[in-house]
Amino acid sequence: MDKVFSPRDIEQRLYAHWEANGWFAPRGAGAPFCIVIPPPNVTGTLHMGHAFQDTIMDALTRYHRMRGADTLWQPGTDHAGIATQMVVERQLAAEGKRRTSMTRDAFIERVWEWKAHSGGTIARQLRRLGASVDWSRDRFTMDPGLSAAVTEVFVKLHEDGLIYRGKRLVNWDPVLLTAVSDLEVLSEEEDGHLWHLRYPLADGSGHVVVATTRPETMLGDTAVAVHPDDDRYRALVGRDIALPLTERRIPVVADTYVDPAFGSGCVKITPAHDFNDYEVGERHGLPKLNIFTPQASINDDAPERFRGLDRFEARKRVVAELEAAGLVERIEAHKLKVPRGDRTRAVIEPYLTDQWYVRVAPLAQPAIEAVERGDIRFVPGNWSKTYFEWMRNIKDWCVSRQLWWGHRIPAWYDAAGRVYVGRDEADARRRHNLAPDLPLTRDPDVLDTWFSSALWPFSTLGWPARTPELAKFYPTSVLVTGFDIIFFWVARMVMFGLKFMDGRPPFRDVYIHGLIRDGEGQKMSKSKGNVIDPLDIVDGIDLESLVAKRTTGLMQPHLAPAIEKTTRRQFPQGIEPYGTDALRFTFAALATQSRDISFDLGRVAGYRNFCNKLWNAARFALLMVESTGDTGAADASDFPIADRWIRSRLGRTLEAVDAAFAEYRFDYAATALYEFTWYEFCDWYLELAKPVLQGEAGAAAQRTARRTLLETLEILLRALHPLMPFITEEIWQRIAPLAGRAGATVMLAPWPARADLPVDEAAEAEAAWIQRVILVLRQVRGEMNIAPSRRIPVLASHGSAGDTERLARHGLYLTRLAGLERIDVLAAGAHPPAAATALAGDLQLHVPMAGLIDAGAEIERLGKLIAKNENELKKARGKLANENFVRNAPPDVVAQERERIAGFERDLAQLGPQLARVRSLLPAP
RNA sequence: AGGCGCGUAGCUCAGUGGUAGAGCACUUCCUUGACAUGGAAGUGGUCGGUGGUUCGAUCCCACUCGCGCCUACCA
Repeated sequence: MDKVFSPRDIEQRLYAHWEANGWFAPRGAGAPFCIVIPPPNVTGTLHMGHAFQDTIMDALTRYHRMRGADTLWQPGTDHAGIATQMVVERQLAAEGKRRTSMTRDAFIERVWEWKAHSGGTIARQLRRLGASVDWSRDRFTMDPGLSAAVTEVFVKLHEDGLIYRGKRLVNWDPVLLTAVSDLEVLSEEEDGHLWHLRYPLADGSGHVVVATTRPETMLGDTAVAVHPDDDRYRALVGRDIALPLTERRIPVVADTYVDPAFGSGCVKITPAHDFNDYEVGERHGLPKLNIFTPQASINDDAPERFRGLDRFEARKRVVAELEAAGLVERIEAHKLKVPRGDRTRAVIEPYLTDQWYVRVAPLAQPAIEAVERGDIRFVPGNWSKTYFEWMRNIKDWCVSRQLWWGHRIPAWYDAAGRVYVGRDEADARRRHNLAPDLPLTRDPDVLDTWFSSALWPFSTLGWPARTPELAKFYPTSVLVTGFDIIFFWVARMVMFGLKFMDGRPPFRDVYIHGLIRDGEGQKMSKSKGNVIDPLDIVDGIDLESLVAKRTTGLMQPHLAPAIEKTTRRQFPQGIEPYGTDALRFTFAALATQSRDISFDLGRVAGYRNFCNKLWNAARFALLMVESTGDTGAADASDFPIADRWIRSRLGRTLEAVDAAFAEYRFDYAATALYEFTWYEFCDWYLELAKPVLQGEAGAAAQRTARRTLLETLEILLRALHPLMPFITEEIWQRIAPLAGRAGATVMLAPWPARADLPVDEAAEAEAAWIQRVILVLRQVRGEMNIAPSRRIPVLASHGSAGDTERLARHGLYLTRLAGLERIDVLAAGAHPPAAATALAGDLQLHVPMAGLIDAGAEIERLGKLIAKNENELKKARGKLANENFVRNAPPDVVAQERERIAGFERDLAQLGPQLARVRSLLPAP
């Protein structure tokens, strides 16, 4: 083995080997365990959030697979209607072409070409992360099977009256020329103006003042509203306004929607261009006058001179004309929330169109109950509140999109505009008894991508066909996802799952993980220029490439210099290659229940070092075995103390890891494994085992030590495998045969059984004594700055019979690990020489000062120790002096406090005289 | 406006009604035959503030300050 672990050499080779052997597929036996991957956008690339999520899913999958479950991690991608169409349209634009100048079929052909060309990126990246998904079952939302599922669901929902078509206000993206859902609109506060306009009464008896942030919409006003109880305007209700710039008269209506305290108390009502005004209009039977084209310029229903103007041009023109007419009372600066499309950033218009809607209230009720009943469990549990909050205020879901790329709505219209829904045109004719020659045209719209995503847990398993996979793996075991798509996706999957799978939810647990942010807590985004490609952490990247990556393809190119500067400051050396295992272990360690996770490259470096530590522990084990060539079995009935101890500790570690996986605490699992590996296995066990392995305790003990070394390392590798698949496999291939474990791969080896490694209290107590003695001696060495290579003599005194016996028994360990020249027991009654003294209970360990220790330093050290003990003693005594404490606290807490006091008193009784002795060595001042 | 969350070591974060923890950073010593991506020792925190409950509060409760997210929004 190389001296340093280099992931680059092994990862891709091992993954290819696993995949070629078909080891990711379900094995057909055992309890089913299934996760469906949240389908990433087929044209996208893997970001840190994906990598985090995939690490968690892979850890769960590998863990349950090793535990013998019949395990399926179902992969796939979604077609991302809007995003993909935009990408391809941009490509066309670069060629000087437009979508609208080609046929729909030709365009869709282009999209498929693009998918074939770049759709594999995500899959390649997933492989690099070690994701053990069953590639043979890879699915895409536009596959024929999944498309059939979409049609089936649409038709059934329509049959049940849960899908309807209606003319409503929708969020309209005037760039994409499609409706988008509420969830795809981001409202952010921006600087704008509030225009206060004078609207004259039709009879010339005065005017009212209305305020607006969008003056151009006044062309579509069909009323002015006041509050019914507002005395100022009561007399105006029912009278007419002469709407400026138009020839129209509009009524004054009374509606409680108006807040009399805001502004003038008069509100212009534009039912076709404002959601609130729409409601007011419905209540008062007002006409809905649409004044915009789909591109949001003024249409032919507005006065002629405004027609064709873009909405923002029209705004200027309207304001100018009103000002000229003296109808602008004032203009004030105003902050307002501007709705923008999450893809285009274009200002979204409420726009009156025909759309398809899912009536969600009847679907939401069972979905709420499923979580209330506990059929579905959110982890952490608090997220159920977010889910309930949204579910209980849910609105109908606009599912039609005016795009070409996506699942086309299975609805046909006759010449009169009557609509017929069916699985295909023939089915539609059959269902509605239409003549074969009746001309029908298909609805041009497609469905929201989330509509197909909502079917994912059962469509990927073969629904509507009743496949064996569906029978076995539905409901799936756990959904792993981020809180940002609880509304978009989780809620909708629950609704559709319950509806179409006989009331059975799509998953048992929903594990919600945090959002990966950069090292400074900022959300990672291309426009901020702070994204990190997870594979750049795996493979490393030089500074120039990183800068180039972050500054090309920006939506706002003017940000490039700032991004470059920050990048150069934060990564002056670029990013080192850390390997997949280190990255994965970092994700696991960061997977706390926190909502935000700041990603710190320093952590990755730390876990890269951890990989190297493990690598070198294995290297040591192999060296030990190779040097003697003897791997034969030893007598397990007589394990020496270090062996018994490490087995016991490993058993406790497995217990902690099992508990951690059961509650989705990957941070606990990572910490338990890290601490065991480094602090117990490497720091203590290997060091204790060294002299034995090197033959200093005889051949039998050597054989036994070798056996424990190989066995515990082999078990540890299995326990680490779900989090660090590559390094564990690479080492396991070499260690397992020596440890007597057969098998082609660690990924199919059984998960280590906790019961094989029972707790050994006696061994742990014995080891604790050894560690304590070594530790206090090292403290003396450390604080006295004694070079590690310097062997020191030690004299022991005041020890119990047990101490003396242990000193004799463990002399080898103590000598090696504390760097001793010799350790002798001082004869009873004899006085130790001038020495620095370490305490281990009653046992005193004297390090003669001659030539080694500076009396002043020892005085300082003792002084600190005494002060610390006195401080704790004082606190503990204070507690016990309080009779309420003694009376009310649990007896074991009181007893523990008494023990602590005894310990402090004992140490102080020893330290005080020792300090006096050392002081007496110094010349009098 | 409503909902949720956060504030613990210089930084990033765990945590518990009973002696405050980790990684990184920092200080000192050490290239000893697994590993300098290493070893040994060490420094560092009135757990945001105030009050309450309790024998005891970093933890539970109330209020408060600061920060963040989500949802709905007044023209």
